[in-house]
Amino acid sequence: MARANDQVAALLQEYADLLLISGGDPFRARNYEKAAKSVAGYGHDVAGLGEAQLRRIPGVGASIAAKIAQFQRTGTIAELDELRAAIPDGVREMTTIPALGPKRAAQLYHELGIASIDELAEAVEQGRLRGLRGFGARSEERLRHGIALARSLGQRVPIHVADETAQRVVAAVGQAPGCGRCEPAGSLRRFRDTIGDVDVLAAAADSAALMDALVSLPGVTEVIARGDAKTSVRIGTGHPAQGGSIQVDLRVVPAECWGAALQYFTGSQAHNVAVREIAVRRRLKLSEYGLFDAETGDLIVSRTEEEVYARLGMDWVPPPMREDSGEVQAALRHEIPRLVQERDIRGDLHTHTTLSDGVGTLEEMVAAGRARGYEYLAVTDHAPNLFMQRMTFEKMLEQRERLRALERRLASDGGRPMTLLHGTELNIAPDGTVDWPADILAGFDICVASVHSHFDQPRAEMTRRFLRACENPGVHVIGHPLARRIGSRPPVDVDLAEVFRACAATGTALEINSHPERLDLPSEHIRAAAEAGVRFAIDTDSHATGNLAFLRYGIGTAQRGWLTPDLVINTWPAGRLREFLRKGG
DNA sequence: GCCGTTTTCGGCCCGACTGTTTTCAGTCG
Repeated sequence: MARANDQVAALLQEYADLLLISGGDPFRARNYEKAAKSVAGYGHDVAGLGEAQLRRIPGVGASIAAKIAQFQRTGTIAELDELRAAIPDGVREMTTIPALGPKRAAQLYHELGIASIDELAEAVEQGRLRGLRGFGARSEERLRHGIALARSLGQRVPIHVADETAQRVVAAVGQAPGCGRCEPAGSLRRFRDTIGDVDVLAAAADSAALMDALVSLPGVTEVIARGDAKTSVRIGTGHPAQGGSIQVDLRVVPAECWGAALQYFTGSQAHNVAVREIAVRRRLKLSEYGLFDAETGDLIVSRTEEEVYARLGMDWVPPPMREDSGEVQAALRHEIPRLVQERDIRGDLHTHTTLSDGVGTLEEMVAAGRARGYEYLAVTDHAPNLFMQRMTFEKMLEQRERLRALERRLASDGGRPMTLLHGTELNIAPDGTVDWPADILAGFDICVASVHSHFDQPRAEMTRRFLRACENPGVHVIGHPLARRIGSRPPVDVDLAEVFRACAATGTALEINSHPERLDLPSEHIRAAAEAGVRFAIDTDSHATGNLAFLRYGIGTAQRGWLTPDLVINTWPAGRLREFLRKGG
């Protein structure tokens, strides 16, 4: 079952969509949309919150709070049901077709009775759209194409897939004649866990060569729009299983606009709206071309993001925080926290070797960690109860000896010494117990414990399972806490507030797993966990030497959760870390 | 429907691109 916040957010979004299709006030609809996003990203579970508490959520006022409360009491919202009765769900589904929005979907429904994507496809083939006001031959072709696209894919892709595509685009466009800077922006720069389309910003006086470089890139299957300032294409990702293709938007601006354009193109849209409203209140106007005096039109600043924010009286806002979830107010009060950075990390506390399911040997993984400049590295191969790994007590002990010997060699080979921690990744059984008894666990430097099976336990059982693992003095870190696989496995259903309390009380850290298909604990829960007093480990769960570089995605996720370095145990020196790992014992 | 270092009422971000348009509406981000 989806968490209550997601259910409520989906209903509010649906209400906003139906308002627009029914021709309602667009500002009202925008508010419901904003409230939906706000609820989805809210760190606390809305289930059981009263109306007064609900109204503390940004964008939720008396009316929306009452609707959420009504949903909690009755499982439905009367006004939403009325709109549902007036507009078939298929009409709303039609608006997922690119270039078909609420107005034209409503027109198709009212004038031709078309109420689903299938009916629309049929009508297009029968030529029934011809003669309809506003629909010409090109519209018909776009719809035909858009329907195929909506049916086949249109999915968001994991961040590393989008990242690879962005790097290809940046490499090609950056080499085009006349190109100055060229960088990814959009949700990629904000480190969202999935990416809908890739946004790339470039600086040049003349954009033609840059646009040419994009449209002629290998893998481009379609040019969606082409102009002097902006070009959009669809391009293959090289990952057929993960969406197959993705839209790329290239925006080209004069170099002197770089800061304003980067601010605009990074988003999020909600953040931009909030920042631009601040500009309006100060008799200014903010666009991708700069910050202007609203009266005279005179340019004030545009060269750097820092200047733009500063002129609005704000701290510069790190891109991962730009979701209109309180960062605008924090920036106005000059209270933007110093977020954890990749360079703060002193070591990885969750890695695998060929002893279990890794593809790098112990020596290779340690060498790769040393090459990254780590002060310490934990090797945490799987424990026996994940049976396919064929781990045994003897193999584990033998690895420990090899690891200690390797650590001694590192201390004497003239290179940087590195502390090696012998660990394991335990399996949290359905009853909350783990693979080994206390005396064996005590022999490890660090134990990560994770859920690897029985993902669909009922919430109460799942919560007890986590609490028992936290209370185990031999367990130091809960690995990939929600056990989700982005795009394939939903998060487990667990009372996170209870888990956060238990982690804080027992000195058990929660992992922020950096693998791009996990990113777990997800960013939307991190702030609430931090407020509850939880400590974190930002790890990669590396199964190969190259995976250690996934750390940047975990860092981005932590930054989305406003995390500061003092709450992250693997930013600490080895001595302080060892103190934490004693877990009060 | 929400919200307030000019407002408790009257606003609500801003611009690019497309298609079907004789001047603009719709869609998108």
